[in-house]
Amino acid sequence: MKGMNDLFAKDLQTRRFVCSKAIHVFENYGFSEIQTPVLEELSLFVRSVGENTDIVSKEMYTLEDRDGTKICMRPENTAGVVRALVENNLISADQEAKVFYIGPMFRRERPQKGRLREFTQIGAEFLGSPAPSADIEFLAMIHDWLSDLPIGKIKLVVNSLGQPDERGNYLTALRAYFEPLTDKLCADCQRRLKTNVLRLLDCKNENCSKLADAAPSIHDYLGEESSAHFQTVQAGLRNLGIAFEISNRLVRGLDYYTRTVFEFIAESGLGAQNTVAGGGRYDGLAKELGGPDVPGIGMAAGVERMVLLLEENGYVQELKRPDLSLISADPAGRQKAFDLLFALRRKGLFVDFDHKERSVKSQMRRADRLRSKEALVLGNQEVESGKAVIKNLESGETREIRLSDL
RNA sequence: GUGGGUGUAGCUCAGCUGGUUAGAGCACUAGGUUGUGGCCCUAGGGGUCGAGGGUUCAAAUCCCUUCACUCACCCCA
Repeated sequence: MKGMNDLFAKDLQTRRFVCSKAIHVFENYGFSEIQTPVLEELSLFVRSVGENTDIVSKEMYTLEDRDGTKICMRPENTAGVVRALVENNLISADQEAKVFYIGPMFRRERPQKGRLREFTQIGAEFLGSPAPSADIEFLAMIHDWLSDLPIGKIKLVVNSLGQPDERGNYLTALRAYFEPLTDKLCADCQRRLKTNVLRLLDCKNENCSKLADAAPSIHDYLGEESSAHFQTVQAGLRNLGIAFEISNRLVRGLDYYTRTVFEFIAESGLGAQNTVAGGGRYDGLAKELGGPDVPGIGMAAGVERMVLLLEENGYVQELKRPDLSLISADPAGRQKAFDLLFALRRKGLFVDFDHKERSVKSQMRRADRLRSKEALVLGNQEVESGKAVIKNLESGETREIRLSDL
């Protein structure tokens, strides 16, 4: 399947490394794991992510269940997690929830570097606190996780999108600004003007970019509370020594975001898709999904992108190597080796055995290729005497042992 | 959905102004005397040259179509 990969030990080891680091940090911050279904009702995403977003309007894998319900493969997981928390009564006005998840997401896009149709996200959701300190804690958690990984320089960019009404006013102002300039905009932006004005702000076209420079800034449309919230978040980050940039052009493609939004961006190694983690506050989402009016903040990180970064930065996860290779020189030794194979494995050792009846030399080569730590050659002599020689394949040293001592 | 690039042994690629049995490095297999790896040496196995069609006396090499992979746009993790 296009954009959906088969993964092997080498890839999976690195993923496991990324995930284990995340789990460790997230749990220290008080988050606990949650898992929700890959399939959800289509309407869930229409209501939360937004009907007119690219994700919902053209990137979802949808199907009809046998009873006629429209369902889909989840394109992201915030909606599903909030739905799960609401349905299980795990959030209320005075009960907070801190959860994280790891799982596959699906979006039908053209694959490219750092973009797949089936990809894995590590995400976290923190519901129940409207306080800017929650934002700070949340950002610090992601920062701590990422800075613990050898993935090169990561830049944190933050912005505030305000409350829905504030953003609404801003969008109106933005449209009013760009509309007279329509014929000066690139074709994409002329379309964006109608569908997604915010996107106009980070168009790569030079002309558009210039025009965008003089466009109104969201920051002038934030109310007192939103503004203060944003300022407090910034001060908190500074206080923690977490470097960040403010960008009034940072836009996120999902409708549910309010106030603080952020992206952690890789400075090199990822090509065009360089956002490694992104997220923001979504104060109205729980209510929108039929739950209590509880604010929240969340984020999602792309595991495959992080794996790419680790590889670019020279990280290589070593495959597991055998503790011992059993090598046979003749039928008697072979039988003994085969017996020992299971006895030793049952003691918890990683032991290798060659099922091809080959020369000792060939078997030794295999042991070397597998990077076995030690090799033990068994034949008539050893079976009869009960003594054998174990060779350390790193140092070349040998030592004599009694077979009964194994 | 749009645009660019690439498709030759398991891997990385050379060959591509058309011409005898398609190559290299690495990997793999077996040997280098009697039961011991890594280095080195020798030999060997392995390829419908992505697929289909066309041009030609002759195509991996030219043309068309198609598929796959890849990068980028859109957008996003």
